[in-house]
Amino acid sequence: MQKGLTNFFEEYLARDTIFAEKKAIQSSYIPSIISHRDEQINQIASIIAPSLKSERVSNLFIYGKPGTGKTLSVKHTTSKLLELAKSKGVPLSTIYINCKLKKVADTEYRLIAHLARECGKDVPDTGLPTSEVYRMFFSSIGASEKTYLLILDEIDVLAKKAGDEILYNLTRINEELKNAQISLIGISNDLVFVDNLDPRVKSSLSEEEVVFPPYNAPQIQGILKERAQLAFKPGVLAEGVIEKCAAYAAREHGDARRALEVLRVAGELAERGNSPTVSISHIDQAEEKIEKDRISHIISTQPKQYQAILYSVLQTAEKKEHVFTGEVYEFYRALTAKTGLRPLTQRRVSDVIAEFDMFGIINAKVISKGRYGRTREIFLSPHLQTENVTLVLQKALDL
DNA sequence: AGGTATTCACATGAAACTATTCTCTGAGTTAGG
DNA sequence: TAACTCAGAGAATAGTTTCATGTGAATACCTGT
Repeated sequence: MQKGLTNFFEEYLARDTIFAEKKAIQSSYIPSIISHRDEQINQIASIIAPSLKSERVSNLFIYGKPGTGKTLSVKHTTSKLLELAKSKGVPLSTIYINCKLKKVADTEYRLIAHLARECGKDVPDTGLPTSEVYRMFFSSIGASEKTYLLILDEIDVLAKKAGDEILYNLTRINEELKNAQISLIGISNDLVFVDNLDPRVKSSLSEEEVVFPPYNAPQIQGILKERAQLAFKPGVLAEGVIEKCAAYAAREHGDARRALEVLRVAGELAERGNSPTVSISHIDQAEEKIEKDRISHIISTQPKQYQAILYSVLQTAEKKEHVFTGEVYEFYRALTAKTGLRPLTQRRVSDVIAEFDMFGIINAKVISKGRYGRTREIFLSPHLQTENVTLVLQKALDL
């Protein structure tokens, strides 16, 4: 057995890999040229260029669907700008913050605290009043005569969670500062996000706008080819693989990131299966694997209450194809009585079910049954392998 | 028959509450001078 | 007397509960024919 293991590892080492430069298709990879985004990059560049002369830069709002290269383009443009500023001695800083990251910048306090830390202040995670953190931030930034470009990625998440007051405060920061200047670059996946914004915030935040349209199939093919050329050894990709991958992404509203992920996973699958080439069937498998992994990851990391609720959904929906919230809740109450779990209210359970729907683990839609009320009609997702998940849940809930 | 009113069974929203984690402050305590 | 300790007051936050209000269409109930 152990001998076999050693052999396995040795073989693994000796094995010829199909990857040449694997990191070229990993999501963290930043390509040196960004295809099909010249127009947008030029727009961004011309908008932020005045910062090189220490002039005020208009606030910029960028939006487009996921995987359309927004973040990449902004990072690319600003890093070039920063390089130049450095060499010319222009006092310019960019601060990039992803507002979606939990525990980093998803509330007003944390966002400002993060900014203050970027400016060299030591701010605790909690305990201080928010106004105090603002003060610290101002005091550290206000001293120098510097221009800051503040890039807020996924700004819609922040606004949804913490309200648009923060954004209003941010747009007004300049009025409080004597020397320094701050300009905002907001990036959002949500296309209607701006419309639901407070008009005051809206007008000052989106002084300039840049739209990133989805990639079309040929463009995605182009991108995939470029990356694949770097990532894989020549001749590894079978005929039609790129096309298939691009077609998949086009279906997913032109999400290049997804396409690259599928290609990477397909490559990993091929390699693990000892196949010298990546074939079309690997793509299919990769798609499926990604979805499955996503679901099982979500399920296993959920808290107990969520698991209990999901278990209730599975159990009640098992034979019937669809169930209503009330039935799930009834089962759930019985379950909590049996397991000693503190039962949540129906209100809460309703929200949890809605969340599962968001995750795509189940399909729930609100229907009206006329005289018989209004409720959610819950279907199981076709991706969900009921038996497997049930087992996992049973174990987690020790039933 | 056609039209209006009810009604159900939750959905959805907002506010308030709970528990936890953390800072800051000032009173009390301690140890050394 | 300076340094230290420690409890209490305030904050931020996540996860809920409580209270209030909303809602879409199948039925019940009319109304005039």
